[in-house]
Amino acid sequence: MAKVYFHVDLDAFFASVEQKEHPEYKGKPVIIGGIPGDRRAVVSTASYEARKYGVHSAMPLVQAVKLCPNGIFIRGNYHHYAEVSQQIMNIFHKYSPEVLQMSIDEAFIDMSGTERLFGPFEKTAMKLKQEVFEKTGLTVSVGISSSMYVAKIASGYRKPDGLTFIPEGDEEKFMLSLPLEKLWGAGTKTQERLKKCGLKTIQSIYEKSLNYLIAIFGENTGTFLYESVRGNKAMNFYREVKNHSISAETTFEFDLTDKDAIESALMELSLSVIMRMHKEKVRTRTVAVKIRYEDFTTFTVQETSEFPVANADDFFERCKRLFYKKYQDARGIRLLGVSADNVEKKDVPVQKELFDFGNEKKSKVEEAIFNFENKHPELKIRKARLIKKSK
DNA sequence: TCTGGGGTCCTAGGACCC
DNA sequence: TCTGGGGTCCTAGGACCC
Repeated sequence: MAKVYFHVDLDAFFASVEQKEHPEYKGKPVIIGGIPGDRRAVVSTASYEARKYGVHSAMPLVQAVKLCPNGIFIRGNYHHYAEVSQQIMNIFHKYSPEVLQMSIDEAFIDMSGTERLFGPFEKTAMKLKQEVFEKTGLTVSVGISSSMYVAKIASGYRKPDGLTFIPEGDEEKFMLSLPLEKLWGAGTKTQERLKKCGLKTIQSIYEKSLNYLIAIFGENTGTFLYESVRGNKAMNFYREVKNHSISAETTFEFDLTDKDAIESALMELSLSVIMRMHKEKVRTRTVAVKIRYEDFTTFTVQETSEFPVANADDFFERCKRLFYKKYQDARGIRLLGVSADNVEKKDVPVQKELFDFGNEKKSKVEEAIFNFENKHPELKIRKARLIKKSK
């Protein structure tokens, strides 16, 4: 049975939400990510008006301000964007029970076999676009293909408010018509390597044998290149649910050198991760710390213990130990990060520590705090150290 | 221009075991 | 005394994505 996938992409999502909610921003360059004066912010989303000035995602904010001094700069309300996103995902679910959300602003919809119910796919996609617009005032771009990979690329073919249908059998023709930059999954590094090998177009990759590509780029990337330029790249709709990771990191406005400030930052990051772990009802045995120095060199340290992290104190102590294992004294710290890797559901039984020095009790107290904060988000309970710090 | 924050997946090497 | 082959788990770094 033939498969048909929609890939739906919300156009300049965060900026569009702001423009819709502030009509005075309509038709104006809106830039999400920071406000002038933020030293180390980057652009998260630029409205189409802002893109005309050369502003784009991931660009340092300082540069965006130079290119577009009269732009409307907004730090962004990600919590709110997530709510709007959810509203739109709910609309997708009316078209098919199989919706695979890829991020806050895009999703695949498995539309296989819905033709009898809804009619031709292009018409259905038009209807979906219409419905999203009526309910949220936002536009989306849709790609349709029997290949998820091709659908993903097709949704970016005409933007914003686009609709691109690649009939079955035309995948290869479509891929070959694209510039190399559109090859999703081959980033800056791979693009550079390709160009060094004289492979400057998708067509030129297409002309190489699988063996050649593997010899140059390795098994994985080689096979990826060979399959993707043919539109054969398989992506799995039903991905197995694996243990994931929960992390938090901060880039400081000014480099950190003070031990107290560093430890407070580690504490804050630890709390943020541990609270999210409580929320998800998961635990971890693997803790990692990330340090980025002023010159952007970055190190990570990670440790897997026999026993899961017992509570926030335990988590913080592990982070601190890892930090000092890597820390090069006297270097300014630009970024600190902590993460809980490979988290697993708490309901899976685990070996208990032989001597449980009140860890269980601490953990219970934390959960109580977490539940309290959940009910009263306006009242934040912080560790003494942080309260002292913020005075 | 001077490079966010949240993730996933891959690679290569080492330890350890059978 | 020189040295296999496979598997699993762990660590550090890196590519990539939105």
